[in-house]
Amino acid sequence: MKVVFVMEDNKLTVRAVERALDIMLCFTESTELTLTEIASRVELHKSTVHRLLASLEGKGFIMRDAATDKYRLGYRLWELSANLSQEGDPGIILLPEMERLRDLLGETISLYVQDGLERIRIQAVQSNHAIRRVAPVGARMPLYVGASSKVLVAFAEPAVQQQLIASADWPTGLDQQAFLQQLADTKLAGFATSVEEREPGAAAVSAPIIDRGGRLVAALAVSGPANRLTLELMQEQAPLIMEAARRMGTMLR
Amino acid sequence: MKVVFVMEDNKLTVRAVERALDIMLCFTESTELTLTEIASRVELHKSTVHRLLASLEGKGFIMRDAATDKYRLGYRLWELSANLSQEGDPGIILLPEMERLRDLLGETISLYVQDGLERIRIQAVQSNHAIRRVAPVGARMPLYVGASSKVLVAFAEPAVQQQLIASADWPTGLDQQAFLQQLADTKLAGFATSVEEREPGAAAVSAPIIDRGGRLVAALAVSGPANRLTLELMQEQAPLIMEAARRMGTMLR
DNA sequence: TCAAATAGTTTCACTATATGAAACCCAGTT
DNA sequence: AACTGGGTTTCATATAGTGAAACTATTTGA
Repeated sequence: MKVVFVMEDNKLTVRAVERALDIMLCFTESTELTLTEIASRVELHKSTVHRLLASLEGKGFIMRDAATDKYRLGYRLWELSANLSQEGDPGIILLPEMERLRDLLGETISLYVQDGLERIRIQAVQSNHAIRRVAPVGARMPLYVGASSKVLVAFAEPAVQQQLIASADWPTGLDQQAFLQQLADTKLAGFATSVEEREPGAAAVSAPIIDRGGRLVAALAVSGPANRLTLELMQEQAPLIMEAARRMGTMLR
Repeated sequence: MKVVFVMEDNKLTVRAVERALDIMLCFTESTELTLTEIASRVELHKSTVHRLLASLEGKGFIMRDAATDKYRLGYRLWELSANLSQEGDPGIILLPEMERLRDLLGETISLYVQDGLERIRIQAVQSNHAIRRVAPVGARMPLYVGASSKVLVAFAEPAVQQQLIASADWPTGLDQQAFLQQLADTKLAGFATSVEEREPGAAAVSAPIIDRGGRLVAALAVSGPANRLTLELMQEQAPLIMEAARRMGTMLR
């Protein structure tokens, strides 16, 4: 028997450029960094980073703060991103990010928006598991069950929220009380979970996507079979999902 | 006599990175480009561009349109430019003040910074008039015409100012003299005006925004059609604008 | 006030690595 | 079939990027 390891590094790519881009990506977490900070983050020698930064600075992608002399992102990004924002459709823009999250968690990722007294699934990337939830993009679901519903109502503008709560036709009086309590919990925690609320055997975690203007745009949801997505696991993953949702929010207008 | 040309471009910089960035900058003019289009714009071989694009694409700075397969800017730029405009960024901090000034004067208010031999419009609030100037945020303009250019050069640090004046390629010798005179006037008056300098039918007043450390941060500009913004009116409004700029300066850093 | 540490910059020898020519693939056209 | 016009891969070559180390400049701190 013969075992062959194939070190599949089929990179048709330019190392120096990738390094430079990694440097830029440092600024997704911090707005201001010193050369040595950057060097340690990207794990490169000071002098290398210095040269790369000089190139980035020369083209205006990085600038140095006049006062602190630290490095920060340059004006060229305004120029580019101004040109970039043609289609402002979150369903398109956020797709790559959703795919990344799917690859990370392995479960189906969906995007819901509130429309009237319903929520609409405007985008989804499917889990690769054999057993997975399947719901079509465009599907409409009620606004008083499910993790993403809670998020959509809990983080809605106050006026909208009032209306939603007032005009929903609740199945029974009891459910309403429970739902209101869950709204408060959701707002506090920053995310919501649901286990077999709408569909038997299904569970979901959801977090709000808030744009730069502070407006709720959509609810990001991770959903899967309840035996895989236990309440415990969902709570463990919640920070990760909230962070992903936050980052998605920054990508929107 | 001996004449020696020293082609002193002592660049401590990485060529591959600069080329990659040049590729990105192609997308300030077009939103979608093919590989060969890019190759001809940056004057490099297809294969070289292909490799650079692969690197950019791998890091999400460039993506390919699902339908046309053409190259376009990637979602990473949203992420970055979002982080760019956090606190500390005059474009965000001063926005409310700019809106107030707009409401007061009724004209378009812009914020310009100097970058190399250009000025960049980093923020703007539009006039509500039907007839108004429209220029996108991120637009780059030359540094030797327009009210805000004069302000940016006149109030630049001496060393920077020297360089700017030295390295500008002046259209004619005459213009330079006039410009230098205007710089002196600007410095003295504390503001600058322009009437149909860059665009026919457009006029502007501009005053420097100086932070608490005494550094020039940006030029605040009020612009509109020349028949509404007469020279007389602009001079009348100048003290108001200078005061607004002064107050904005105190808000920074 | 003078060490000592820290941050940034430049130099330099070495070879890893980016480069362009050319070949190649794949769809559409003519 | 030959041809055009996109994209991709291979490959020999020397260019150009690399990290160590030396060198400043600035800050800390004793």
